Formats: sequence, structure tokens, C-alpha cells
Amino acid sequence: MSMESERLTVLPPTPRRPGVTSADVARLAGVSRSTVSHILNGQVTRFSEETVERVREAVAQLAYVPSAAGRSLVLGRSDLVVLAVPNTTLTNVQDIIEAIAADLDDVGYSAVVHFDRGGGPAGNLSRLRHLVETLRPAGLVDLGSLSPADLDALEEQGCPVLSPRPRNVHGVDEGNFAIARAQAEHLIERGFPELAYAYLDDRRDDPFGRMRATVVADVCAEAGLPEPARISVPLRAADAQTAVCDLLRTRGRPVGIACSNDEVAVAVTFAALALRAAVPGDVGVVGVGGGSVGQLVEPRLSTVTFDVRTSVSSIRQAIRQALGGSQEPAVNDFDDTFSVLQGATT
Amino acid sequence: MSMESERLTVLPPTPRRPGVTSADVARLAGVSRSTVSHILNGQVTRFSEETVERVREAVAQLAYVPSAAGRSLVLGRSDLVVLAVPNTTLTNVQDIIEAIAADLDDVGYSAVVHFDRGGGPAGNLSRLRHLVETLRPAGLVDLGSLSPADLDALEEQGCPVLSPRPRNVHGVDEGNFAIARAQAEHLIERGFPELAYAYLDDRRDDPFGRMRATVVADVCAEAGLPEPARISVPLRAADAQTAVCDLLRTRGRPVGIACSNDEVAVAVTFAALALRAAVPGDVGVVGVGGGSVGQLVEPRLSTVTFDVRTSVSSIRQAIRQALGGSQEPAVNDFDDTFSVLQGATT
DNA sequence: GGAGCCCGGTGACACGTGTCAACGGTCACG
DNA sequence: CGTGACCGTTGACACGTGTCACCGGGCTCC
Repeated sequence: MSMESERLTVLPPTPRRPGVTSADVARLAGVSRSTVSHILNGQVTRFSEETVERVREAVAQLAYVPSAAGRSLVLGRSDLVVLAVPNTTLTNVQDIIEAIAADLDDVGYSAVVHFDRGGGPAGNLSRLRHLVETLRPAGLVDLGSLSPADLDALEEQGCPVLSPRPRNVHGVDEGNFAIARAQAEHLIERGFPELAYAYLDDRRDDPFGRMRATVVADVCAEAGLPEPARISVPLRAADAQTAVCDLLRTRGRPVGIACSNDEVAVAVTFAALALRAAVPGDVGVVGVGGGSVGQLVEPRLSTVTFDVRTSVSSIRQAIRQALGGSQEPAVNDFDDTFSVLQGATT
Repeated sequence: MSMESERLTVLPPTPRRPGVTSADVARLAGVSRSTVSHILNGQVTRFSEETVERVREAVAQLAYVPSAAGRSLVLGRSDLVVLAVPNTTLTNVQDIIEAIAADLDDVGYSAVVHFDRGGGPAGNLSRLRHLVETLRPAGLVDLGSLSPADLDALEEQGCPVLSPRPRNVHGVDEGNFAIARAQAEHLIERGFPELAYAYLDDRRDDPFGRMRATVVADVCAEAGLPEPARISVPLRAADAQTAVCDLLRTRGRPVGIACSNDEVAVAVTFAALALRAAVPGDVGVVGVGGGSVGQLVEPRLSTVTFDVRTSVSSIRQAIRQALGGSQEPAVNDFDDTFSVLQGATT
């Protein structure tokens, strides 16, 4: 804490820029500063058309931009939204961040990214609390790194959580639920008498993967299949072969493997082929993503198509609703938008 | 402008949280508010050891966190850094953002992401200027979306640019220069009498790809090879085959294709194989990335290994230097860190 | 004709912080 | 003993904004 403060003050001596303020606008327009503030904040009907126009003119001429610091100080709330990003490689987080940032930008807010880092959940939560306390953001969007208890704590702190809370069993959100269920049901439908779930082996945590594995296990239980094995697959050919080999050694019958993403599915597929296993005879593989790479290789991957825009539509809708943008029709038909794209691996 | 302001005021009626201020700390510690401020800002030696301790104690007890709005207002500068992200899919932007955000976090700053969107360079620059004007950030980090003129304009506006300016020919930064040169030289070394450059066909712009294609052309000119063709490769098997077929039809001799990333390289490789071309006999393929997927498929991809941490190390170092963190030794040996990983496609 | 109301507009305050100038006290020095 | 320096501490100001309460004037309505 003390060290951090020290660093902050040992700043480069930035020259003080003048900066045009609302007082300048008022002076040029020949009105009081309060009038400028009122007009700029939508109280247009209370003033004469001519005054409004003069103020608008002055704003444009001076290229006036209100100071976020001044606004935040008096409102007790900034025009920032904190984006809590989990430490995972599972989905294409870049696209998600980009879509959300664009939405926020449309309604006049900016996104501050906060990445989940190592150091245990306590450390991360305290960093986040510090951020919320100092920035007083207009809201928080969680992409999966926070527990319901964490979210409650943040909201208690005065920071509304804009992302929808997961409502399904085990705290799995609709998107991950639909993906995992589609994977499992497809494999069962294709006749595999036993399933497995393949995680990405990575230094990062994988909350989505855990959720999905749970859902796959549930589907197996419903269908009377044995508890699915869980394997961790590194994205290196030799190591992936080892992992797949370990799984197949103890199995006498075909196994359908649901993978946490398409890269893992590619790794599993080519590992199985290198091990002289028949695909999809001995080993079935289904990925998730469906974007590109799995459909380029031979054999073509079976995968659950997964449109990022769909998966974040509920978040985006919540943002617009809370922060006041145009209402877009919600896309809630997850079972339809997450559909199976059959390739040559099942 | 007016609509934006209107939206901003139609906010949910957030209850005013009290919030512990430095005055509370001062009261509890039995000192003046100025004393608290001085101590929290590193003027420790000017006060008695006992006073410093009492203030520290009070800060901890009340969990006091200074208000960013108050700081920014009086300092004329916030503890935010704007991250300008180009509209590209070429590199793994997520990792870059994450690394930079972590560095900023270490020195007490937060990252505000600003994505390059459609609407022409003028629109993007004006959005960015607005952001800089209202947020008064401590700095700006450009990941490649801004021209030198844009950067100058922003700096003139009072926002220091933390990312290093490209210094090479054609405005190509060191990382992209080393990558493209390694690709071209490898293909020439492997005996291809003619080269080509394969872009990713995407709705997004691809500034890095253009830079690299230019470098490849330069290397060809140096070596006395003809001007390399440039093709745009969609990430769908059938379309990729069309693109590769068009390229090969007019060529009577082997062609070495440098690809803008590993996914494109996979697409080109499997497209060539589907067209009954010999790889690497008729067609050589080298990607860039070397992370995972190219090394999982059969045939294994030749690629230029590319460590994200290395590529952003110069940016990170610039951040630490400008914002005052611990100095890390720079990693400037690009020729070493961007090396060719030979697979079965060259 | 006076009370009340709507209209267009404004003065003053509060938000929380960093820092300049100044304070009283003690101590060394001439 | 007078004077200046230094130490530890503090009061006061400024930063730019949103908004409450208020004001004068013209109008309507009994």
C-alpha cells in the first residue's frame, strides 16, 4: 500500500494542460455555468430554444468535453465499467471483451479490464474490491471468474453487477450448459457407450471446463452411462498422445470424448490416429467453437458451433438495460444457436 | 453528443454510498487531513515515526482507499492508461492485453481498453481523442492501430504515448520485421524459387499483415526473386482451396507461402493437399505463432515461434520506465526469440 | 387587484483530493 | 540575548462538475 502510493507520486512531471471547462462554454454562450450543465444533461425543455442552440454552438466551437473526474466526484460514480476476466484460455475472450467494450462505448461508458491473476481467490477479490472502491464504477461485468458470494460482496460495496447471474444447476450459466449438453447428447446419440471429458492442460484455471464436465457427467447419469473419465490434454503432440493413451489403455470399448475447445479436440484426434486408434470407430471426438481450425484439417472435426455474439448477448442486453441504451431483442434460444456441426470424428 | 449526455443522466438511482475519506482517517489518527495526504504520498521522512504509524494504523483499520475522482481532479491526470487495440485477429491480443494490464496493475494503474472499430480512421481517432480528453489518462499504449501522426496528435493533446514508436523501414516494428524476415529467409533457404504471402481473409483490418508482406517483398527483392504474390485466405476449407488453386494455376514451379498466422498456414496446407499438390514439394508453407495447433496436426507445420511475452516486452519496459516500476532487463534480441521451428511443410 | 403559478435562468454548495505557504517551537550560532 | 534555520504540522485553496433552492417577471384566475 505505502509502496504503491509512493510510486504513484513519482510521476513524470506532466505539464498542466489548461483544458476547456464548462465555465468557458458558459462565458462564450453568455449564460451561467448551471445553464450549460443543465442543457448538457438533457434538461432541454426547460430552456428557450435559442439558449440551447447558443450553448450547443459554444460546445462545438470550443470542442468542450466534460471532465470525467469532475463528474465522478460529484456523482459519486464514474462512467467506467469494470470487466472481470477469468484466467482461462477456453473461449475467445478477445471477441467477448471487444463486443462488450463496443456496447459500453455506445452508451457512453468505458471498459476497465481486470484480469484474474494467480494468488488465490482472496488476493484477486481484494484487488477487485480496491479497484471498485477507488474507481466507483457504474457497474461490473463478470465473465466467470467470480463466485456468487464475491458478486454479492461487490454489490454490497455499491457496485451493481451487470452480468446475469448463473441460474442453472451447479451455477452453470446457460451457454456452458447448452454446450456441454449438446456435446454429451451428440456422442451418446452416435452410439458411444462411454464418455470422457478432455480439459485443456494449462497454467491457467478453467472454470468453464469444470462446469461443462459436471454437465456431461449429469447427462451420462441420466442416460445410464458410467461416470465419464476426465483427462487433461496438453497442447503438444507427444504429451497429448500420452494422455489419450492412458485413457484408452483401461477401456475395452469405444469412448466418446467431449473436449473443452476445438484445439483440444484436434490434439485428441491426431493423438488417437497416431496411436492407431480408429476415429470415429474406437474414439469419438467432439469439440466446441466451430469457428475455423477444426474445419480445415483432415479429418474434419465434429464440433458444437458457438457464436460469441450469441453467448454474450445476455450480458450485452443487461448492460443496455442497466445503463440505458437502445433495447435490442434478446437472443435466448441457446438450444438453437449452439448446434452440433457433424464432421468426420464422430 | 447531446444524446450521449442524455443517456448518461438517465442512470439507475444508485444509492449514495458514504465512502470513507481521508478526513475520516485524519480524525481517527488525530492529525490533520494534509498530514494524511502527505504521508500517503511518500513524504514519510518529514514526519515523526509515531505519526506515520498512527496514520498507517488508521488507514488499515478503516480500509481507506483514496478516491480516483478526487485524485484525478486535483492532479489533472488519472491513474488510467488507455490501451488502443487494432481491429485485427492476427496475433493473440488477449495475451498481450493481459500482460500489459498486469504490468499496469503492478505500478498502480488500470487499463481502459479502446478497440478500433469500423467507421474510418477519422471516426476512431475522434473517439479516442474524446476518451483522452475526458479521462485525462496517465498514458496511452498503442498496439498498432494508430499512425505516427495520430500518436503525435494525442501527445500534443497532453497524453504521453507509452508504447515505443516503430523505427524501422515502412514503419514496421521490430517484432513484425523479424517475423516476416525469418519466414522469407527460411523459404528461400529451403529452395523455393518464388514466394507468396497469405493474408487472413477477415472483416477486420490487418495492419500487421500488410507490414509483413512488405518485408517479405523486400527480402525477395534483395535475393533476386520475383515480387511475391499476395493472396487472401478465408478460414473455410472450400474457399481456401479456391484461393490456393488460383495461386497455383499460374505457377509452373514450386512456391513458398508465408502465412500471416498458423491458422492460415493450416488452411493453406490442407487446401494444397486436397488439390493433390505435394507439400513441401510443390508448395511450401510457413506460419507464425508456433504455439499449438500447427504442431498438433499431420503434417506438422513449419512456423516461426513467437512468444507473446517477448513481443510486448518493449512495451512493458516503456510502461515501467514512464510510470515508475521496477526496471526489468529488456529483451531486445528479436532475431533470437523469433526463430524458425521446422516442421514437415517446408 | 392580489395570490399563485409557470417559465427561463442562476448562485451557491458539495464532492475528495494534493500541495503551497505558513505556523509555533526548539536549537544552534553569532 | 537576538536571529536565523530547521522540524513537524496544518489551514486554505483549487480542481470541474451536478443540482438544490431560489429569483424576477409575466401570466392566469378568482
